[in-house]
Amino acid sequence: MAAAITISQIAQHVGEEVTLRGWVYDKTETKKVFFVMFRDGTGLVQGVGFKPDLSEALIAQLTALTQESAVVVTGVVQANPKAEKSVPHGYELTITAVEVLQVASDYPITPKEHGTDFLMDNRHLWLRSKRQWAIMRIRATIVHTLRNWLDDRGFLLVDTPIITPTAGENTTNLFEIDYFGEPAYLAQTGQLYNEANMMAFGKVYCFGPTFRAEKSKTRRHLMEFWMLEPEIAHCTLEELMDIEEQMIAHVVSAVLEKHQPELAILERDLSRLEAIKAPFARISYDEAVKRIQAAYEAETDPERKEFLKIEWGDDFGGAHETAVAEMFDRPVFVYHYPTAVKAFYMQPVEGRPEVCRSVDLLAPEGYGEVTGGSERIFDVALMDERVKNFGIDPNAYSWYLDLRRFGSVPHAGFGLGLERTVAWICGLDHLREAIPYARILNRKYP
RNA sequence: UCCACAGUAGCUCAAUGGCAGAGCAAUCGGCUGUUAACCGAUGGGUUGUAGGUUCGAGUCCUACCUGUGGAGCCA
Repeated sequence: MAAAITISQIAQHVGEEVTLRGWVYDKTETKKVFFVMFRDGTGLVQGVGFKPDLSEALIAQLTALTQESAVVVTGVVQANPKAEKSVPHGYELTITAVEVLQVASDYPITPKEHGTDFLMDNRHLWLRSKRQWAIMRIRATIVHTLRNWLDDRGFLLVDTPIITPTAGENTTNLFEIDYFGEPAYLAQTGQLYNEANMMAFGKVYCFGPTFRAEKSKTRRHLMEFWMLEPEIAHCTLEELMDIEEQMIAHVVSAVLEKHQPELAILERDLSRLEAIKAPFARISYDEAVKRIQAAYEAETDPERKEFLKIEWGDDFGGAHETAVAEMFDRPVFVYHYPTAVKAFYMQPVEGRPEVCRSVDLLAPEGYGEVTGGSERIFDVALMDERVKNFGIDPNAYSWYLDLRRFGSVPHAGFGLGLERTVAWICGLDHLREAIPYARILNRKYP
């Protein structure tokens, strides 16, 4: 019995007989030759069976193979530069034996094109496709790299709850659940708990799913998305931007280093990723509005011009974000947004309370806001006033206000939307491909 | 919630108000170190649902359902 290996290890076994355990990805049969593309989750390799060399039994087994049949295949590894579709490239397998575990019949996803609705209905099978395989592997590396980067710099992972008694940010976007007869809500953010954890551990982060019941139908929204949220004691907005740009530049370079085959499958423009180096540009909201207004004046298409219309004090729409991001070849920070459009806990700018110490990071190529963060209000009197002015029930937030009563310190933090980061780095045109099972408006199957 | 577009074979799509079609997939045969292979044959339909107009509706009208793209909102 030949040694069982994974396709990812195939380069170390040229000339050897090996066994692979996987599935049939595609098959072409001719009079004399079988070409069977095998996948095993770690890669793809073309198996070749030259009929004059094969036993009748093996010919019968190979003939019976269909797309997605489960197989254990044994063969001799060959280096062949023509094997371009194999991942890694340039290897194929001369088949010597096949054990068929299960023959799949009528697999719905064919090598031809399909529509979005059909693919989403078959998401559990679509994940086996090469493109989805590439995305999920890059997503895993992004998560791994982000967490390692924080762990290596003294951040402690402290988990925050998903079932919460109150809103984190916007009360209209909550998923309400029945908690033994009492209303409870799925978390929109871990941030408020993060602040409690920060006061206990100094530098913390949480990473988990968050939920927004937004009736949004755009390529940039999910009902359930994963968010990484660091929170740091004694951190200024400028230091927060330093952290973000270092972390994100590091993640992009890690993906470039580890995932050339996946990026090739996705046909990602590598030059756009190679440009992502710290430092990133930093412009104020005031300047961003001026730049957008200039873009508005210059725009000749009346439809696009309408979307670019903006006045000081407005929050950015998708077109505004894209317009600003297009002015830079790497992500751009926009800081000091109007206090009125941001959350209640953001620290006002000294001497200019109409703007706050907030910062969003806009990704290039129209991918929009990938992080949002701020310095938090740490003065108890100001926080009390804000809570009152925002119509928030102080009893519900009593524990949060405690954080300003007992050893309050200046601090800052941000949230990074994982799927937007994945979509940007992979060059996806919709967030639904950036998460294994997307929860989008009116869809929760499978 | 609003705007636009769409729904026909397993999939992707055609069809001036006048016989329900093609490619792919499936099945069978041929051919070829193939790469979304190629060639031939066969099977495959309650045209999203309900109503209406008409001699006649996939096509026109009304309502509803579902999906896609976008807006608002947001990461």
